[in-house]
Formats: sequence, C-alpha cells, structure tokens
Amino acid sequence: MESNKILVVDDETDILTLLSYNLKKAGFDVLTAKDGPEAIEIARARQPGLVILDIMLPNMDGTEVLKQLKADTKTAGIPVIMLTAKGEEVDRIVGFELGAEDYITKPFSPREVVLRVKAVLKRFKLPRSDERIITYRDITIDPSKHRVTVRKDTIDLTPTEFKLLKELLEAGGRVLSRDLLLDMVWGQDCYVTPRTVDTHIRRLRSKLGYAGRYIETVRGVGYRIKTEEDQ
Amino acid sequence: MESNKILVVDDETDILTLLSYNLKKAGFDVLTAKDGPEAIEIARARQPGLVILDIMLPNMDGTEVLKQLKADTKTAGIPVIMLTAKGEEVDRIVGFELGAEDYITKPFSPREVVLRVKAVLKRFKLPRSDERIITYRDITIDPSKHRVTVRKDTIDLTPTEFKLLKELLEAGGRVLSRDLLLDMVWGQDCYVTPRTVDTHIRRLRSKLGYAGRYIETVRGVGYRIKTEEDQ
DNA sequence: CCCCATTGTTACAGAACTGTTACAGTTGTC
DNA sequence: GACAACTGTAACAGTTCTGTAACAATGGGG
Repeated sequence: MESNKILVVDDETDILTLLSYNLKKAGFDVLTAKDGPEAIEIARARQPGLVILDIMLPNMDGTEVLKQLKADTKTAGIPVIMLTAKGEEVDRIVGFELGAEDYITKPFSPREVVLRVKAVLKRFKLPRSDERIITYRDITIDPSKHRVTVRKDTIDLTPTEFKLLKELLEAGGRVLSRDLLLDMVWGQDCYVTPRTVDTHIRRLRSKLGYAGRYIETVRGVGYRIKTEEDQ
Repeated sequence: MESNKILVVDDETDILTLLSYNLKKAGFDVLTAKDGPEAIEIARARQPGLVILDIMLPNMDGTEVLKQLKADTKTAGIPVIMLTAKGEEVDRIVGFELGAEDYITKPFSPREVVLRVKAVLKRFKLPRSDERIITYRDITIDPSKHRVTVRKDTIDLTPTEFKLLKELLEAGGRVLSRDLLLDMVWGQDCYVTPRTVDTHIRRLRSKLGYAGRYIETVRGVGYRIKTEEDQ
C-alpha cells in the first residue's frame, strides 16, 4: 500500500481529468477507474494508499463499491473519501457503518480535495489511537501514549518493561515461558540469557508497587498474570 | 478541544436538565453553567467542543458572553449555538458580526437541538483541521496566522518548530517517533538524521519557556505532549 | 529435614539514548 | 553583496537502560 498512489473513481471524464491534474501537481501518482468493478480490480492489484470514490456510479452504486472494498482483506485497510452530490445520508457513509474516512460534496474545489487527501493520509499514518487500551484490575496501559497507570498514578517504564507488561497482560492469565517472552519482547532472533527476563520481571514488579503481585511466577515454567478468580 | 464535551449555559434549571438529559442520551458529555462568568471560566478550563448559550442571562448578557468567548484565543475556536426567545436580531448574532454558528428559538424540541448540535459539529470537524486553532493548557496555536502564544505572550517560532509543535499537539498525548515526525514535518521522502528532531525539540522547549516541559521525552520511543491527567 | 533446581536480589560495566552546544551551509532580505 | 535567520550535522557529555553474573532465598521432592 503505497500512500503515494491514489485511485480516483468517477464516471465523468471531466472530473477524472480535473482531479488527476491537481493530485499529480500535488505530487501524487494517480490511477483512475470509471466504474465499480474496475475500481475494485485496480484497488486489489495496485494497492493505492487512498481511494476517492464517487457515490453515483453507473453499473454499481458507490456505496456498494465501498462495502466490497471494506469487505476484502486486500483492500479493507485503504482509506476512502466519498464524493457525494449533497450532504445527504452522510452519517451512513462516514464512520462505522460503511467505513469511509471522509466525504466531499460536489461541487468542490480541487484545492480542497488535495487538502482532504493529505489530512486523511496523515490521520492514517498516526499511531492508531484506537489501538487497544488494556486494563487489568488497577493497571491500565495505553500503547499509543506509551503510558501505564496504576490507580491513576502514572508509572514510568522503560521500553523493555513496557513491552513485557503488555505481553503479559495481553496473554490474559496464560503462562508465558521465558523463551516465549524473549521472542515476543526481544525479537525472534536475539541471543540473550533467559534469566534476563527474571531481572526485568523483578524491575517491573518493583515499579508497579503492590500491583506487582499480579505477576505470578509459575515455577519451572514462566510467568503469568493472576486472573481475578485466583485472588 | 474534545468535540464530545458540550457546555450548556442557561439560568433556568429546567432547561439545563432537559438539554443535559437529551444530549447525554445522544452520547455527549455535558457541562453546565448558570451565568456568563461561569460559562467563560468553564469553557476556558474544559475546552468543550461546542457551547449552547442562552441569549438571556442574568448578570451578563448572552451576546456579551459570546463576544468574550470569541475574543479569547483559548475559546475562539469553539462553535456556539445561541438560544433566543424569538427569531429577533438573529442576523447580528449568527455569522460574521458576533460569530455564533447557529441559533435555536425557544421553545424548541430537544430532538431538534441534538440534530443541530450534530450538524454544527460535523461542519466544524471535517473541514480542514489545518486551520483550526489548537489549545493545550497555556499554549495556543493558530495555524492560519502562524502564531503561537503562551499565556498571552506571543512566541516566535520558525516554520519547522511550528509544524513540530502543531503535530505534537494534534497527536493529543500519543507518542510520535522521530521517524514519524520526520514524515509529518519534513515530508515523506526526506533523508534527514532522526537526531535532527532532537535538536528542534530542544529549540522548541527553550523558546516555550516553562511550557517546554509539556513536551515529554519517551526514552527509546519518541516525544509526546503531557496530557493533563499525567500531572 | 535436607538438597538441589529454580527464582529473587543486587551490583556493575558497557551500551544506548538524549541533551546541549557549536558550526557550517543555505536561504532570503535589504 | 553583506547580513541575519534558519537548518541540518557532528561532537561531546551526562544520564538511563540493559544484560550478566554472583550471591541469597525459596520451595518442592525425597
């Protein structure tokens, strides 16, 4: 998915020309399609970084195309900007239901389109704020902010400690062996004594204070997070 | 400026209750104020995404409150919907002269209010985030004027510093890696040492004075703006 | 109750990271 | 063309992080 390639879908040649010209001037590579099936095919094959899709298309409705793009794993991740005639039914298109990233109503200024495209691309590059915030008892960790709190108190963790805690919490009570943790936190091909894990577990526990007790040693196996049941 | 928070200003408890109930049901967080000074204070402190303001208030006239909100850089960017008794003098309120975004005449149906709120928010949210005034604590940045103020003091920033600060503020507490910042500020295909970011962060911090501390180093990861929660 | 494998604790040195400063190249202005 | 402002890079210093190792404590099996 090269974010520099943009697929523009519209049946009107004038609009294709206008948008192509302006997007190219702004430094993008432009692909075009004139109907739904063509759009889907090109999106799958060329993996553009963004799609601009007219809601009014011959042959297949724009919302239908959008649905199919979002249903296909090869294209689901590509942000889509819809072109709509009037600001009608926009709620249904943008956001959860159909999953377009933004919409622009016709008539539009080419400059506006370029701005929107840039804005959407930027938003997509940002670390996902919707990245899951993990909570266990009083511990909350927010990966996008790289922040850990224990009952409202922020705890400073080093990168290693942070990843370690994240993996443990994500495992949700399953035991993780030292070797597995090495793979997950240190990377698959690193040569470090498994005992290193112990040291970091120790540091983690001590930084977490009383919450450190949630990390349980399973003798001979590894570490796990205590689930609420086993008090 | 969280667009989910809505400040309702009215001296009649009944109306506050009615609007609170309906807005909360629609998924908004509601703040309330019973007079002008209180409204201004809350708007500055809590940064709601929208204000609903009765034109008839004891103590200070609603239009006066509106004027003050629009004059303060910390609140100028917040859209305001006025509640008016009859459709009188509306031209003066809405639009250029006083700068409200919309008005609703009493009596109104709660449903109508919620719809208007959503409409205004949508209008405000989607168009160019580039031009929006961003405020964080004492820092206000106005992209359209390329101006940054820290508690009323204007700070001179170079273009790079400005963009850097803007991206950090817009990320709202999320950590931005050096590479990502290079993409966002320097452009997607530039070959600059990531360490360059450090230097500019340093310059930024020093120009911002005490506010420079809001920029937090996340060792091994990147930089982020301290959110109010993590004291 | 003892022994031994396993784990907790601590200290430490090298590595990695960031802050700070100076400097040179660029650009634009007068 | 001189000058100032702005940038990117490099070098140095200070701090923090991290893996290892040595030693103490623990706990389960016999």
